[in-house]
Amino acid sequence: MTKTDRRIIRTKNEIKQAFFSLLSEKNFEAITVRNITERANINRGTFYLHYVDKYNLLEQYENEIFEKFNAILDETTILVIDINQFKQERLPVMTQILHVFYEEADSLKLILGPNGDPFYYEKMRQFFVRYFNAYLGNLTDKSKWKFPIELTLAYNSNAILGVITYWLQHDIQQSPEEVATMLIETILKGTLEASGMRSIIEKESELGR
Amino acid sequence: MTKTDRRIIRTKNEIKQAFFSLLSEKNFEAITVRNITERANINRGTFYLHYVDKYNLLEQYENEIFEKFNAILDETTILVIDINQFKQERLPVMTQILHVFYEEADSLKLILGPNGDPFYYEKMRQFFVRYFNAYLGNLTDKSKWKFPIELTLAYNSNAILGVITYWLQHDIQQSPEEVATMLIETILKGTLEASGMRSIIEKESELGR
DNA sequence: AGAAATAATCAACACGATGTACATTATCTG
DNA sequence: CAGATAATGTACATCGTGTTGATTATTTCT
Repeated sequence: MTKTDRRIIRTKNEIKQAFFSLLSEKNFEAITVRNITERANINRGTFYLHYVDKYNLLEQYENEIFEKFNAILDETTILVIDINQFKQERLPVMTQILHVFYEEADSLKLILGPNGDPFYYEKMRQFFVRYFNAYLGNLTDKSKWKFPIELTLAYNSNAILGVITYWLQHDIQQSPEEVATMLIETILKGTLEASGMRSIIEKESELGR
Repeated sequence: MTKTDRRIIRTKNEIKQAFFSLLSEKNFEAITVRNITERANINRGTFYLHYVDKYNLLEQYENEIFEKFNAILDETTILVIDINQFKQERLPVMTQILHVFYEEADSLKLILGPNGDPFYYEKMRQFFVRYFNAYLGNLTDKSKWKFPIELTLAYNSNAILGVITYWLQHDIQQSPEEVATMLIETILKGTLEASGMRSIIEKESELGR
């Protein structure tokens, strides 16, 4: 209804193009409204017809994307009550999440990168804390943990988001499914066992002495 | 020799104080040279007598601190050739590293936080990649890994730095030794086993059916 | 203690970005 | 085609930057 005018659609597209093109070259804070409008070939005043400032511009894209992630968790019922179901229950959700990252790769690799928005990184990290915490709550009594649960959540959420960000930014040739598998396996078993190295290393150690 | 003049020392101290005080309140990019000099009660021109701009100011502190970390790895000889030595060899180094973080907590919690410098976060992450990679190289043939080694490095470096940043920022009541232990154990065994939950969960699962 | 060195201050400047306003032109919708 | 509205162009006050040159204050060294 309200957003049918073609001029608006065109202008907003030009701005988006110009903005992400600039974000791939320099820091968000170093980008000026002037920069954006010059590259988009529109009048500077026009920018302010659509956005309050450059922060508002970024925010709109961020929220748009974040909705997609929340939708996944909202739809997901937590069924895990057994450690053996852990993987089969969790892998599909992680795969779904990875697919959204893949779809939005062009924007997300920039927003989550060092030239992007650190607060969005933190927001996404909290998303994984939520994802992780929900399962753990069903599995066991948190008070029995050897280490503070907060640190474990920080450990895993940063690991997951770190891998995903790296994957996006370096165009690693792995499908969303493969990355999801790697993450779930490593969370569950730890780096050495998940990668299949533990047994190999142990064999080498035995031979060595 | 060159830096004995008391006026310089005093001025630089005032600037440092004011700067980190501001960094605890708002984003680095939002901080202006004006802000800093007003809070430090010095003339704005004086700032430019000592620093090129605010980036140069931050850079000086960053390099100062980073030297300390590099010194640790440079002094460390890698002796690990056996998986069983893994923990006893690595824990002391990690503990040393954690102590530096602890000493510089006031600055680092801000620089590594969302209001700080994302590039420094990345630089510190690379430091942990170096730390991690060095050991792995001695342990095994990387080509046999089930997942791309890059992703494993991203996983672990982000996990480690994420936990440390969280620890600093939330004033968690754990000593450097305790955090170092948590990190090494989790890297080695994975979250569930390291926290002592695997056996408990498995017992619960058996009872449940 | 006094002279020379130099750090800090003050005022001024050009430059560039911001956000707003208003009159005008161009384009779209029904 | 006519009315609505998006986009343009121009102007303006405000603020931060980085630099300059003259002046004052403090420190160092003999």
